[in-house]
Amino acid sequence: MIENLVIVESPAKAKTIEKFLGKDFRVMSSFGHIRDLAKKNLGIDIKNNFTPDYEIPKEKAKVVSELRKAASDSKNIWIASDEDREGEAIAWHLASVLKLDLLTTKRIVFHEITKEAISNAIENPRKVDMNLVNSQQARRILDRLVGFEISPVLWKKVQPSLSAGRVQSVAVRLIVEREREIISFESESSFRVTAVFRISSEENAILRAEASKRFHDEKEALAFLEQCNISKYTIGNISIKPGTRSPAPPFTTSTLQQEAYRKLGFSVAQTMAVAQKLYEAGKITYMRTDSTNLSNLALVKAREMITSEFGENYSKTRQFKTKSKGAQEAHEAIRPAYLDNPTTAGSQNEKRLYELIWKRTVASQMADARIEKTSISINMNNSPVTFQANGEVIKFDGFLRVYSESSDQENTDEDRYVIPPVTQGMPLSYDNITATQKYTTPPPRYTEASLVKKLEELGIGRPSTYAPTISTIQNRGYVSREDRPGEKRELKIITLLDGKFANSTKTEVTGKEKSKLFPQDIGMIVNDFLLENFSEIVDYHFTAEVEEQFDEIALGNLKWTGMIEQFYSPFHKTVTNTLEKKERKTGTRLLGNHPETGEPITVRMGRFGPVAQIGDSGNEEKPRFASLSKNQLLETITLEEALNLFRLPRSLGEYDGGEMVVGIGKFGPYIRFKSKFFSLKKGVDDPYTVTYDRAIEIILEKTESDKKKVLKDFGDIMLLNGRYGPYLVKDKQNYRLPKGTDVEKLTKEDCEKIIGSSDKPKRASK
DNA sequence: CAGTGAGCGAGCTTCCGCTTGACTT
Repeated sequence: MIENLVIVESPAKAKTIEKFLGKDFRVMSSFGHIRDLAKKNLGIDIKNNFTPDYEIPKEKAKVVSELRKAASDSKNIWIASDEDREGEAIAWHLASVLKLDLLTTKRIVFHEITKEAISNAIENPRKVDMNLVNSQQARRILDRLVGFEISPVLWKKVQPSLSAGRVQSVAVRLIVEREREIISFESESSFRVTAVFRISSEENAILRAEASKRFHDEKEALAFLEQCNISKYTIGNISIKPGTRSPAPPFTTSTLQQEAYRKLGFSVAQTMAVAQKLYEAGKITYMRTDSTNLSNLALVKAREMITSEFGENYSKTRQFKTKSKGAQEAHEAIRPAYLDNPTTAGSQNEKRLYELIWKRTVASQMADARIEKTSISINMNNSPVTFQANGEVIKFDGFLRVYSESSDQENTDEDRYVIPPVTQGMPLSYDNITATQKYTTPPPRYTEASLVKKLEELGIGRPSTYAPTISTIQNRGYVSREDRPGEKRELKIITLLDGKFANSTKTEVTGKEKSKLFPQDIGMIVNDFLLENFSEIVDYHFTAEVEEQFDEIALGNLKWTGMIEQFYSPFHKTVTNTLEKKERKTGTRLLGNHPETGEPITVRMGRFGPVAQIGDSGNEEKPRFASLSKNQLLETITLEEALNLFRLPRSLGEYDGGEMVVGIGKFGPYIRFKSKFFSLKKGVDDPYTVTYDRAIEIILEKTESDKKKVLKDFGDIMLLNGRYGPYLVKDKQNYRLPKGTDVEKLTKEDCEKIIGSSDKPKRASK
């Protein structure tokens, strides 16, 4: 029997701590929460003062029984769940489930996993803090009430299987509102004038500068250039200002997700999966944290390492204050477990993420960079407009030697360069001056990472939920992560060179998007429905306001049942009222009338997605339907675009005893021929104009390439050559060949055996 | 893979936050 049992949340943490504590201690993990509100029904007895009905989820039964057994074998039990609201609740649930006395149960906490911190914690146990536990219960119950009362309203009034919640609904709202800003954005253009000046005294010295004013149109720009042509230029004010730049704080979950996206192109989920691997291998500290705090040990190590590697002047020990709203700081910042290792073994992605974490951590403990900003104005003798030249010189690189944070904005400015030495009053002449048309751009769409950043700023969601929330809103179909090719746009350019004016154009691509979050019709409809009926819940401040009350509960100033009651009674009234009085919401829009028949053309959310409709259902003539294509929104589709949808599917005529029909399906334009599908070539063929002859060509091409794909044809079973090598197909199910199968000698009987022995689980249909 | 848009009704869906595997591709 081991006398002491310590229970922590994470198994990786358990392993580390066990090493520190020695053989008198057994350390086990609860794997997070072990109890939750009942899965079925509401799990809350509202009439009985919101009494929660807790149960142990199926997947936790094993952990709990092991903990029970260990607990009954131990003399002392130490509950070392995290030091935050959720951790305290875990401690309380553990105590209840393990039948421990709350008055004597030893609750311990540590913020960093070092021998000192742990021994210190063991020597200073406290009791479970019931106020903190109650604030967690209030949080849990509020979220359940909101989610489980509003979601069914959506099933009735919008569509089945939808969901709403305190966090996800605000995330969707952000994306929908941003899209509407983009839709209503009107781009304006102006002309920006840049110049290259020569300093007469020095052969090769040039000065790049930009005019202090932008010009509305081409005419104004040209008029200004004409003035420029005959102007005399002199150097005006010169200002040289020293400045510093400081490193960013060490990573939290949110900032790690942002930087991994910007620098490595990782999705939020991918970042977390890779970080989890590094954590389990003991290479980094815990990856779900809102704290920028580093342990003292890490600070000392960093100082040593930086001093020996870069010199003492590069070291500056810093402790960062966590500024994110609602931070609970149960963990350290994300940092390498051993700062001595700038790199690590593992997969390519593990290496890259580790190095990013290492650089960020080390840079955070390095000296400021010192820079010198030079700003020079150049005066004209015939215009009040001035030209400004800005330059920047790094005098001491400091932390920049290791790492600098990326920004969400694209870099449009020219490379920084060193400004030549000039003095006030010095005459200049222009080498060339260019007026370039510039368009204003709408606010950017959210990426997964920038959405996490925004949610964190609003104090909505927690490090452990950012990635799952983003998955949820995509799984529900509210938003989707997509690329868009963008459109070409011509920019006018006027150049002044040697007293001559020249016009030219340059094309730029606008609206190109990569991995951005786009709202879908159903997301916009649900969002509008929630805003109309549950504006309080989707208010950007709702979480912050309830958090204040949770804090009061945690301090013992407020009773959790009272707080929930205050929230629930008006909320529930709204729910009932909405169910009784509000109409179904379908997002219907009348686009106009059919140019020939005069029938109304509408679009709305149908049973199978967004649909356009010609005619009413009440009339003798049956209405006709056509699905909207991808990238079209109910909100923005035009009458013309809707009418276009009805031009497909269209018949191209007979060929070889079958009809060829062109249409657009889920996966793009296709030709259906003898109940087989042939995709049109992207960027080459257009379903509206594709010809009879071209269709035959496409069909023959595909048939030819399919022949190569079939290695053996046994009738109902086929052996095909796929991306990953040969595989079997029967009844539209694919089967893998066992390793070492001799494809040449494979008979039909062999194939049946393989298929029979494969225990393919039934795939859940979406 | 690529269609579907009549209506009824049974039975299901759903939240947020802690933790990892257990899955398939």
